[in-house]
Amino acid sequence: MTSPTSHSLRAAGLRVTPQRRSILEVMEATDRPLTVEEIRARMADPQPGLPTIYRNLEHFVQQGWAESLLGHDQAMRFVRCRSEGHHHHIQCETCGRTVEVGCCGLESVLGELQTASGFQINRHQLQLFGTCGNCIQE
Amino acid sequence: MTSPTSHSLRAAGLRVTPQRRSILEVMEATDRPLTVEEIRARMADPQPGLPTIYRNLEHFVQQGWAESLLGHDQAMRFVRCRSEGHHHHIQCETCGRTVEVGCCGLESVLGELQTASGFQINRHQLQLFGTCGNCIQE
DNA sequence: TTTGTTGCAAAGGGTTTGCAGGAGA
DNA sequence: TCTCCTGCAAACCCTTTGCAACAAA
Repeated sequence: MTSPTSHSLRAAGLRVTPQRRSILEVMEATDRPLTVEEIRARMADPQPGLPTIYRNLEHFVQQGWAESLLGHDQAMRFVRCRSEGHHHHIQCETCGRTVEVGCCGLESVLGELQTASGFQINRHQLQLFGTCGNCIQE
Repeated sequence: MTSPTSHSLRAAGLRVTPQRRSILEVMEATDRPLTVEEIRARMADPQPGLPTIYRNLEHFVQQGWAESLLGHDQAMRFVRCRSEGHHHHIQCETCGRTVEVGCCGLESVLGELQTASGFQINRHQLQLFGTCGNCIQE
């Protein structure tokens, strides 16, 4: 997925403001989900208020440019979506780096679970936690 | 998993109080995850304060008798664990009924994802949403 | 009698809302 | 100019904490 630009903002009916560009840049520059506070901390002065960040993230999630994740500490974090369509996240418990992974093979498992439970499965949510390649080496 | 009784409370070093028994009974009587408020609403008068329920649920989760789930509305809900060991939940989006399902087949998917991502996967969390057998018929 | 539990009130923390002033288009 | 957006402050809501009174063992 291409990074949202001024053009995408306008195309989405959103005005181009320094705050918006800055939030998008911060999220673009990292592969780690960030809390709202963390996003603000990475923005240049003058940093916007938290409500501004919350309101914009809401827009970005709506546009499919970002996603909110609830980590194991149950804090809400936001990441840029780098691929289109359904995917999951695997997060390194050591360094926090997060990558997107596809759904490869999950469908057959869902089929089995569907049979076993008698439910028709409509949606699913999978969160993975582990150690990334870099952190394993250390 | 057998339902926690006065005996299990004592075995866990917890005193047997009417409040505890009542919370356990409420959770036992439903297969739908409940918020703390919902648990209280189902308790007979005099209903305990919310802090009491929160504190006891903490104990129950620690004992493996209950689990906390974050629904898609991101509200914290609690369910009785009816089986031991690792499992997932599938919740009916129509009636709220929730059943536990095993991990059947998921391991091989995790293996693939591990290879694809270069991560070593330590933990995972899978939430399933769908329609239960009863609701499909209607 | 001892110590864990409860109830109440208040604190806490993250998120949302309201509204006036400011800035894109 | 016309809206949309931001900043600030306050409101909100859920959850946790502190402490005195109470009750299980």
